[in-house]
Order: sequence, then C-alpha cells, then structure tokens
Amino acid sequence: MTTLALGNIRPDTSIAARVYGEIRSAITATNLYDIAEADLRLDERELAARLGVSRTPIREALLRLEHEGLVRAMPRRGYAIARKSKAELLEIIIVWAALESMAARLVAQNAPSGAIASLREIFASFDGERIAAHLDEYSEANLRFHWRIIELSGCDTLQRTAEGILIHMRSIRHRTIGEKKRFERSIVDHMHIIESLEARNAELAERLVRDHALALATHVDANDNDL
Amino acid sequence: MTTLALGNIRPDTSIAARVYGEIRSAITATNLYDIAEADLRLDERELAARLGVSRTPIREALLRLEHEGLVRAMPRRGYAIARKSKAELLEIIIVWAALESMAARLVAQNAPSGAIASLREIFASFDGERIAAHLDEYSEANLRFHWRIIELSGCDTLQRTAEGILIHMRSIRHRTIGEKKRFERSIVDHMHIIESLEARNAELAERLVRDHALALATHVDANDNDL
DNA sequence: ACGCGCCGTTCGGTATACCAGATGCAAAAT
DNA sequence: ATTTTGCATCTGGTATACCGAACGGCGCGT
Repeated sequence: MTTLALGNIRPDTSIAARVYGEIRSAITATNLYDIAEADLRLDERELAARLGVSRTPIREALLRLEHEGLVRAMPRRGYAIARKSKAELLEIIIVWAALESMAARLVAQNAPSGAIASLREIFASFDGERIAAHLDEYSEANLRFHWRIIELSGCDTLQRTAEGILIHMRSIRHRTIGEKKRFERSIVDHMHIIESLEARNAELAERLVRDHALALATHVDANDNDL
Repeated sequence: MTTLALGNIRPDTSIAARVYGEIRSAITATNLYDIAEADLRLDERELAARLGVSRTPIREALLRLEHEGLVRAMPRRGYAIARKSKAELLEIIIVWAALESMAARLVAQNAPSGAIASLREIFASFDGERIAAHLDEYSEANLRFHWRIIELSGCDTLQRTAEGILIHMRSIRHRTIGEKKRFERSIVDHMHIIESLEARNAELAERLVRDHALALATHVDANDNDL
C-alpha cells in the first residue's frame, strides 16, 4: 500500500440524487411569489417525463424535499412547492438563530485562531462604497459568513441540521437586501461578532449572533408585508 | 346537512407510514450495543417479506429513518441501523441544547402563564423518595418536561426540528438514569427553570436550559465510556 | 500451498404495471 | 335553473419485474 493521496471517485451518480438536485435548484431559481397557485403543483409523471426517468427516483427526491420543507405533500393529492408564509419564515429565522448562536459558542471555545481569522477575509474585498454597487455579491458573502460559523463549530450534527434550513435563509436574505440602513448595521454586527470570537468570549459571541439573527426576524416582520 | 357529530376516520392508513412506525419502534426497543454488527443490517426484501408488504413502502420508510439519523445508507450496499458514537451523541445533545434553550426564551416571552404552570404538574407526583423507587417513570417525566418546553414555544418549525432528534435524546436519557447524584441536581435545575419562566426572565431561562443540557453532555462524556 | 481471477449470487436502484382515492364534468332529476 | 349523482379520468400509493454493481466462493495457475 503506497501512501498515495487519492480522492474518492464520485459515488453519487445515482439518478435520484441528480433529480433531487435538479428539482431543488429549479425551485430556488423560481420566484415563488409571482406565479399562479396551479403552477406550484408537482406532478410525478410529468417530472418523470421531463427528466427522462421513471417515477421512482422522482418520488425519492420529493420525499427528501418534503423533509426539508421545500415541498408539501398532500396525501392522495400530490406534491406542491411550499410557499412559506411570513409566520413560517419568522420561525425559520428563529431556529437558525438557535443553531448559529450555539455554533458561535463552539467556535469561540474550540476553533483554531486561523480559522476565525478566515472570517475576516470573507468581507475583505468589500470596502465601504463597493457594497452598494455589488449588493448581490455582498449578499452572498453575508451568507457565506454565517454558514462559515456553522462550519467552524466542528459539529457535524449541527451543520446537517442547519443545512436543511439554509436554503430558506438564502431566499430570505435575498429579499431583504437593498435597504441602505440594514447592511450598514449588518457589517458592523459582523465585525463585533468576529471580535468576540477572537476574544474567545463564548457568551458574548452567542448573544451577538443570536441578536443579529433575531434582528433579521424583526425586520422581516415589520417590512415584508407581501407574503 | 345534519348536525351529526362525527369523528374523522383515520386518514393515515398509508402502508409506508405504518412501516415507518413499525421499524422505528423496533429499533428503539433494541439495545443496539449488545448485538453483532451483522444484525444491524436491514435487508429491504427481508423487511418486505416479514411485514407482508412490497419493497416500495419499505424504501420510503427507510428514507425517512435515514433523514432522522436512525439508519445509515451505504450506496449500493444497503441500509444499517446507525449505532451512534459517543462523539455523535455529544453533538446531538449540543443541538438539543441550542433548540431547547431558544424554546425556553420563547416560552418566557410568549407562553400563557397557565401553560407554564403545567410544567410543575409534570413532577407533581414525585416527592423526594418516590423518585428512586420509580426511576423509569421519572425518566419519562423528565423527557416530557423538556419536550413540553419545546411545545410551549409555539414554534412549529422548532418543534419539528427537535422532533427529529428527540428519539436520540430519549435513548441517551434512558442510559444516564440511575446515578443518585445526577437526578437530585436534575430536579433542582428543573425547578429553577420553571421559576425563571414564571418570572418571564428570557435570558435566564435560556441560560439555565442550555447549561442543564450541556451538563448532560459533560456527564455523558465523562461516564459513558462503553461506546 | 497460496494467490489471483472468473463466475454465480445477492441486493440496492430503477422502471413499469396495477390499484384505489379524489376530482370535475356532464347528464338527469327536481 | 339548480342540485345531485354517476362516470371518466387524473394522480398518488403499492406491487413487481428487471438491471447492474458489489461480494464471495470456487477453481485454475503458479
């Protein structure tokens, strides 16, 4: 046995997995709030025909999507893309706040300093004025920052749990970009969070992350009335 | 239309749902740590034959169980009951701590006082000495108490997320009952939690619940070496 | 006697056929 | 004209047939 470093050969070519990814990205690429109710319906046979596969992998994919809350199953009546109500979005943010704040605590306690420093780099290319010009880039960096905290926690179970609602957070954040006041405060919050992590202040980091997330909830509650 | 009072007839007769419940309870009723590795394997055809159904609902049930972390899927090699390592159990407790502490915060902020009072009743029948005599009853009350906090949060998404790991918490708590020192401290903790909720002190309730859960993690880490 | 490769078996992944609940429309009855 | 009832049909739930990858045993070669 040599000590050759070999990557794994992609073992994922399962049709079901590809169908899952395909439907998932199709859903996320759609603006759910300006299409008719009828177009939200997902017909197993139609999907199977359009993707050129049988219904079996379609069903497997739909089951996974249902568990993630992306689609809703109505017994004997089929699947439909789940349009989240405002109340549900607020709940998702709350759960996210719970998970990310715990992650921040773990990061402050356990993560290597180099890893924490990498959080700064995410925003390195955004100096003052460039944010306004590249709002969607900033939005992506924003998400990466929060996701990175989850990753750095080193807690796989926490990460997997958060993964299931990450997609909802992405759509929420996408819709709440654009108000000047918000991202100014947002970037200040982020810096405070990084500082608390560098100071290894678990309690403070936890609180800052939680409050940052809950502030998003408050904002959505107050502003997104078109749901 | 008459005003006849009719109850709904069971709408859940789906075979897949029953198979799911059957396999799930079979797994939880098994002590996973004293059986051979080979007996952990789940053969789709065998399960189908033993339950008298086809493989299709079996697969659906296994998919759901996999998402909950009760079984592990090995591509092209089948399913096996997931035996949790100590590290995984610790992670589960951490996630639970995150969710329940957030729930406590919500309870302190929003739950009606009557509901909070109902938390006391769970332990009403346990006075001092009766605990030691009925340890498993107390263990159940213990779980109900923590679950009730999740319920009272009024956050469905939080509840559903926690539901997925509740079963693991149940098995953990089952194994950590029996040490006198622990449940004495445990019941004191519970009372403090209730008091903080009644005082509507969200910060305190959150902290007490989190620390209580994390204390369980510390205990498991130190004592359960047979994993 | 030992290792290597060939082949049969097993079992998950996929496709497909079949069944039954649910829906909607149309025709008939009032 | 309105309501009801039955039928056609759509669609998800289940059963089953088929395929190909992975595993294991057997025999051949050294």
